[in-house]
Amino acid sequence: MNRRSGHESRKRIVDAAVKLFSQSGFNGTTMRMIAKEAGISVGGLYLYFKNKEELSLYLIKEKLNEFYSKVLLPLKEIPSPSQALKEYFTKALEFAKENRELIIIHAKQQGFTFGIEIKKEFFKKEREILKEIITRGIESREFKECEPEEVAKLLMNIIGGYVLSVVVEPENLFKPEVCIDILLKGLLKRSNL
Amino acid sequence: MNRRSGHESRKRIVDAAVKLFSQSGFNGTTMRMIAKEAGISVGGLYLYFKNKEELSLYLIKEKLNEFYSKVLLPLKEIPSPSQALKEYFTKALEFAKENRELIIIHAKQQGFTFGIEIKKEFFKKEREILKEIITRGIESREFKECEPEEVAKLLMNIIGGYVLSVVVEPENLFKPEVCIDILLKGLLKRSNL
Amino acid sequence: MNRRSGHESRKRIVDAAVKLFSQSGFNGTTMRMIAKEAGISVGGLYLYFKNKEELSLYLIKEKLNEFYSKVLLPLKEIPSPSQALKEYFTKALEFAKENRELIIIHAKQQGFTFGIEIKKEFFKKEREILKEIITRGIESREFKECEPEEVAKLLMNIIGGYVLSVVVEPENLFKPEVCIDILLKGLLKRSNL
Amino acid sequence: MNRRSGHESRKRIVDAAVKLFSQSGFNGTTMRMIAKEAGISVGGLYLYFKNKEELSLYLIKEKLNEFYSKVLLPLKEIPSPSQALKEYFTKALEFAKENRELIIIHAKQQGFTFGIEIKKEFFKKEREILKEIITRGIESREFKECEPEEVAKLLMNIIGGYVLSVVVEPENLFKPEVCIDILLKGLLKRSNL
DNA sequence: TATGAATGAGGCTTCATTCAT
DNA sequence: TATGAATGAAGCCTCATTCAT
Repeated sequence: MNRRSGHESRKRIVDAAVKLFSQSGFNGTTMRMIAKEAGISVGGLYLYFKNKEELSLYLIKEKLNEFYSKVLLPLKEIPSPSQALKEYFTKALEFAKENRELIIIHAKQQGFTFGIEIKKEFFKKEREILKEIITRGIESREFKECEPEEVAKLLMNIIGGYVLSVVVEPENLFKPEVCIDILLKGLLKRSNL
Repeated sequence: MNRRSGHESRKRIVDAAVKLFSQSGFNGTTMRMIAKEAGISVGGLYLYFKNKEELSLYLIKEKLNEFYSKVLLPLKEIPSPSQALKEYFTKALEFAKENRELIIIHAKQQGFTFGIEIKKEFFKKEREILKEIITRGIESREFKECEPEEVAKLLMNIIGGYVLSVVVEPENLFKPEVCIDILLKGLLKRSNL
Repeated sequence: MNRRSGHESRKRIVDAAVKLFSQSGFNGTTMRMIAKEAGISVGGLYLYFKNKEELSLYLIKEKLNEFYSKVLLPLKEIPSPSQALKEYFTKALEFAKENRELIIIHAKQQGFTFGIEIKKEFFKKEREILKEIITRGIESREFKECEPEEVAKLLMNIIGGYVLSVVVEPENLFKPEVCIDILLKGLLKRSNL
Repeated sequence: MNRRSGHESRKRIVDAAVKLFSQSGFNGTTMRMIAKEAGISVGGLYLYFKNKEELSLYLIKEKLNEFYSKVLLPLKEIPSPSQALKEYFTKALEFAKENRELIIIHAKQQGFTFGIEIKKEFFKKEREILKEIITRGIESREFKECEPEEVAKLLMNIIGGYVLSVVVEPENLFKPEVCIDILLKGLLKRSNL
């Protein structure tokens, strides 16, 4: 019998699951496969995760939280709205690129639809943060008059598009600078050009 | 025994499959469910489609072709580049909204990744068409200097983001006009503003 | 609609069935395959044969009858017992070699066990004929004293072995002359050597 | 849940399979039937055998090996060629009679044709052993001049015929002594008679 | 005599989960 | 905390046979 700390075992399972889910999708990955990859018995899996679904959900939640604390939260500290948006794009796209495996898991898990409640909540917070930045930009006359809510949505959709391309067609990934440039030059007031 | 024309039966199957796949995903839909919904026997399904995968692939191909002939091809007839882009966005986003069910099928079928060969080919053609429009715009000095390839990618990613939102969070869908406005005001040369 | 004489259609079906059954066995051959090979509709098959089993049975009966009339019956006309046995072996083995396809059908159809009633009846007749030849040989002092029944069985078993080899391992087929030679030299009285 | 040793379970499956396959043939036996007879769950079957075919193949291989070590190998230890042949027939026919069930499995499994590669290899070894015995017999002048290869084939075909009768018509089984007698009296040189 | 779409029972196989050890 | 044999429901697919035309 293999003796390991609980923490160690848990990590092994998570790593194995990330690898396999992203390779073969949720349905294409069996619990036996995960157990084998993690070097743990099938039964052992169930000591750490109630079932397969819960394991998958855990992976998703974990990544969402990381994104929130690494990308979104720091945005609040940036005084310049345009600077904040640049930062948002740079960081978010980079994050997507670096976490390809996990994004694929999101994708293959019911087409990004798994854990939808959690995700919606998350998106709402993201939207709020962006809205606030844009509103600040309008107030400071950096940005032209526009509907902050709509623009926030657009920005998030662009990130979404990027995420989708990461999964489906990496060759179609655009350069962040190009995106930011086009977006900003349109958002900035004529007098600022 | 129920006598129907082959065409009729095929259509029933396709309709049932669209409905069920979008509701419950590929794995969540059983052949028995499809047969029942289509009012056909299980064996009958296999008279028209070799297997479940082929049926799903058919739905996807069919929609891709429709998009190509309804949205992309007509773009070539529009002389004004900016007008063409407007048209592209309007039509593409509308198409996405109207075909929610089928998009969900794409999504749930291996996270947009099923039938990837066909899709990549399709995206390539789409990118070419957009690139051509942008190049024309640059040449006619309507658009500012930029990398047509990169911009084409960005545009497609935005559509992609919209498509993703259709699946994941319809509340996050942006207004096409806002998008076009921001995009164009940035693309157009300063002197055109 | 294809108009053919009933006889013609029946023959086509039989030929197709022989070919396919010997190639793929009874279970490996579907009615659709037979229909296609025969150039007839699936439904058409059932106009000539009640079901798949009956079709297979027909093939078997037909060949058994042919063997009886071509090989066994003529034996009765041969006055010399040893000559009759030679003839039996020569003809029977030749027949087996020439009808490989059909023998394979017998084999694959429940391991020679299909249509067992008919076959047993047939074997009984064959045994009787052989027994009679041997008895005659003993009476005429050509053959040494022996149990005709047992010897008849042995002879038939040798043919059976040959038949089996036709199916399983054609390289293992023995030369008829060798067989006859060994058998006869043993059966003949010492004084005849 | 029923706890058994792996060995125990495997044996139960094999025994059940032998019984059912010989009763109902390969296609006539379902995995559910085997599971039930073995007192094991359907899924359990697949813990020990990859699939139905593999299970059947196992039974065949196993018996072939047993025959080799119990019947063929000991032949090499017998100095007298005629004694060796007697032994071969006695043992082989006895073996066939005792393993009726398994022979029927061979028969019903594609008409003795399943696992053909393995079988051919086996037959080759058998033929070699017999050929060697006969050659020895010729050299020691016990047997008359003849082609050892052909005679070996004949002998094997006789066993084959017996095997076939075991399956098809047990009433047609000959007495081993009769067979040996006829065969040997012919093989032995006149001077030995 | 001929067609072939339709039927549906039933086979093989997979796999998440359990539980005795 | 760990094991892995065992479970059994459920999925995909096949195919002999029928019957309206």
